[in-house]
Amino acid sequence: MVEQQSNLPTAYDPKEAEGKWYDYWLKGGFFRAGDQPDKKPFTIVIPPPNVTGNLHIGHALNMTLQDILIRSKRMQGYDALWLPGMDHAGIATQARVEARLREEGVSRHELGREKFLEKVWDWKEHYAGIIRDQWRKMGLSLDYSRERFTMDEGLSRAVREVFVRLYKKGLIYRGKYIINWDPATRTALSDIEVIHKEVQGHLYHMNYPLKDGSGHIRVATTRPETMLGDTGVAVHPDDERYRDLVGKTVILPVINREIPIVADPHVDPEFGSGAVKITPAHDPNDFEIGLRHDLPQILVMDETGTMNEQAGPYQGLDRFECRKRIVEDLREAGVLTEIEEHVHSVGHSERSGAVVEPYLSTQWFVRMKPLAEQAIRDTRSGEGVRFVPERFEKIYLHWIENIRDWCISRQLWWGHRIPAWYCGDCGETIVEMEDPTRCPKCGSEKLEQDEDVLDTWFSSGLWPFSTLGWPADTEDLKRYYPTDVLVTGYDIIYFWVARMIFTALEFTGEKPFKDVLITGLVRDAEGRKMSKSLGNGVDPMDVIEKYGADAMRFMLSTGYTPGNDQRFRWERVEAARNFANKIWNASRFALMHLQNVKAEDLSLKGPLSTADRWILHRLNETVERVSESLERYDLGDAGQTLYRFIWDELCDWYIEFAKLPLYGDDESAKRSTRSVLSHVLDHSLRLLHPFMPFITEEIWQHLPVEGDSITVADWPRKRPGFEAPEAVREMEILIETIRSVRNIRAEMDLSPKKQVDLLIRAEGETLSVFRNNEAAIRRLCGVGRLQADRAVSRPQRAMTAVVTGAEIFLPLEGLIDIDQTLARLEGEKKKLDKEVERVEKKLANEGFVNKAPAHVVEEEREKGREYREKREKVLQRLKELKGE
RNA sequence: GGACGGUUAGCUCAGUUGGGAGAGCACCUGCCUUACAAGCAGGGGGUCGCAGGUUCGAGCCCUGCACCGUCCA
Repeated sequence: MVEQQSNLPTAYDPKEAEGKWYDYWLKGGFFRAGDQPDKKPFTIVIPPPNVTGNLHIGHALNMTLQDILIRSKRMQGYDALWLPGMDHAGIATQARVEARLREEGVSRHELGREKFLEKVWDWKEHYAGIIRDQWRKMGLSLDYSRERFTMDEGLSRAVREVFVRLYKKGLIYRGKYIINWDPATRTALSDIEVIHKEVQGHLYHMNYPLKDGSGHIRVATTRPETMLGDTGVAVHPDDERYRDLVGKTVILPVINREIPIVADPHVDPEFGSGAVKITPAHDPNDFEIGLRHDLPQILVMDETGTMNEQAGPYQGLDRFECRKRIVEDLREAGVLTEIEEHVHSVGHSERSGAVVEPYLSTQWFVRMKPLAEQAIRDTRSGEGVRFVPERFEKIYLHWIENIRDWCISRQLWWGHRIPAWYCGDCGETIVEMEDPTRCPKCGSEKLEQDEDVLDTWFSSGLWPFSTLGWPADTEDLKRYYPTDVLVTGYDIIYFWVARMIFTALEFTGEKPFKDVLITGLVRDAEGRKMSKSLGNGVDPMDVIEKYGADAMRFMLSTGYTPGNDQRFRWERVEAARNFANKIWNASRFALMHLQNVKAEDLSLKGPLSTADRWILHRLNETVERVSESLERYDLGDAGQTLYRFIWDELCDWYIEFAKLPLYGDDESAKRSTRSVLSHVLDHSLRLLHPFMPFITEEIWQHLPVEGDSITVADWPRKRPGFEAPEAVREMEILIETIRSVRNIRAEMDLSPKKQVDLLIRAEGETLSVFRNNEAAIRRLCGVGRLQADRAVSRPQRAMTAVVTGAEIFLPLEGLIDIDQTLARLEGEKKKLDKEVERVEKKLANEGFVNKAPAHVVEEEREKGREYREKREKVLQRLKELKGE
């Protein structure tokens, strides 16, 4: 036997392989869609990451899943387009750049709008480069020729088009309402950008004196500082207690404002005293009540959360400082009578974390109800976007059924500037596709554009079609829209998914995607959310650096169940790295035996061994299962199926069986084994490629196969010719036998080097299985002499075991341990007794026999036969051993 | 308060129309066997949260409860 030295190193080096293939793929244009118009398109648009900074492990999960889907579709013959891009992320990016400027001692206001935006663009370019580099390191098959940015010219045109059309349709309006104000970033927020947290606070009870001196009325509040803006007190119209007070006047303490007591059905008589103070400029409910009763609206804070001139003596104080002071003062004055512990929900800014202030302000809004109607109808009739897993559809539906208007203006500079102009002379508002130069109403040229920008999600909401060229009727839009699947986290179903669906239905008349695959969070090993403040985040680049991109991808995707959170554990990355190494070494073995072998030297036509037919059959089943799992987005199952097939079956059994012919002299057997090995490895690599693109390409390039790259190799198909259920049964017998012998050897503490003899008693077809695989059995359990026959006589002193259809004996003269053997057989007997009992009980049950499907009953009968037969043999052995 | 998810081996998690409980890691034993010690071979380990119900049969379906978590108000 000539020992061939492989030129591949013994351990897989991800850095080596991952360094070279990405450029090769890009140069080859394998990721560019649209080259073959006859193919069916399959499209995914990336959820655009924010250009605020680096990608985190959640991005890595999300991107890996998309890459697996798109790569498998590409191999399956689709014209696969995965369109990359990034989001300008208004608040987040602006905040980051402002923070940087602060370090330099400059504010954005000192810099001015134009200069500041230049800085942000610089920042964007910088981080876009970093993100692209991270995509490359992860091996993502993105079509960079179609990369987009939410503030591109094309996408900005789409934003303008949508704004103008919605405005003309009356679905966008400007008005003065209570909005959520973030005093830290000094901008309005939409409802969903506010996170409600339960906070231990206080309920302050105050007595407001009646003007006529006849007493007072008691009100309660959690925000006493807002009393400075009170313009009324409200009670429920049916509340007996206050019937006589309605219409009277109260003197607001501290500032001595005279305010009326009004009756409004919105007041909850059960809460507190049943009388509530009304602050129309600082509370959404009070705002509504205020409108109904024509109460003045008085803002008592400025946009930083500092008390303003309306706050009288408290002017200039921060809102929380003001609260402390006012509580003290009111207590001294005897107005504040009681402070109660009170847990209540307080809104915080999703971005800055600051306590959000309900704030009266003029903003732009989208009327959502009319936009949501079609989406609601679609979902109810089953025509809507399909959520995977389904349960998220309910969450989505509940939200769109209860949707409220969307505040879209932001007091920022970074973003799409609102395309509205105001006439300085007549006050006309102008919203048109082209920038106006004069007022269409009065002809004035004193026009000023709105200072504000749009909520970032306004532009992201157009992403699936704006990236493909909309509103222009482009070839890409026609070909790739609607897209096939969106992969995103459950945390942005409202923010993003729902809005994309609305706008798509409104402007393209179609769903933007057929399916939405929902991912969970990647948590830390303890199950905590990863966060900057905890410092428990995992940088995907660190993972790649330590274990390679393939290992990270495999770990993330096989640990994945749609919609569920998963924990990041380094041990799992290590396991994935070990798997890569396993494949690497199996391939080294294969390549050793395929040196100087060309594709035409291989053939699966020749006579095949049991192991050959078995592994081809199992490959068939693996192809089927992996394909099906991918089809239903069960990527975790697909990955695990491959793991088990490659490691347990290909490596542990097939390769071990294959060594015999490969190291032997039979040229024909060698050739067929090589062919099978090459075929199975080739096709395993193809199935695995979407998960582990780098290592599979690296190995595939060494195999005697046709094609430029595994990225565009054909996806394996199930082949009827490979079906060999009889080979599966044969292998089961062989494996069981080999395991039994190994088990005896291990129990007897036999050195692996020590060769023993093996006798097998079997008959009929089972006997032929042993006869046909004698050499393999000998090799795999360290057997010297093997005798398989119908009439094997039991040696005097032997270890014995019973397998399906056969009895095996290991004559171990001098080594035999009767007690151990007895114990083993007794154990075996116990197990079989239990099984037999279970089966018989089942079969004795008339209900089962009559009602269970026939094949289930038959299977059960067959099991019973096998167990009884086996038990018979075990009992026989026991009798013989005891009889000695 | 409403809705949803989770509870399966020591740990982290799979378990696809209900039909003999699985994986990885960890653990124990023996091996540097000519692809791989990032490995090989063998082994131990679970009242499937609790209580009922449906069914011939329940980890899986139904009801209730407990604990953990998420979303919404």
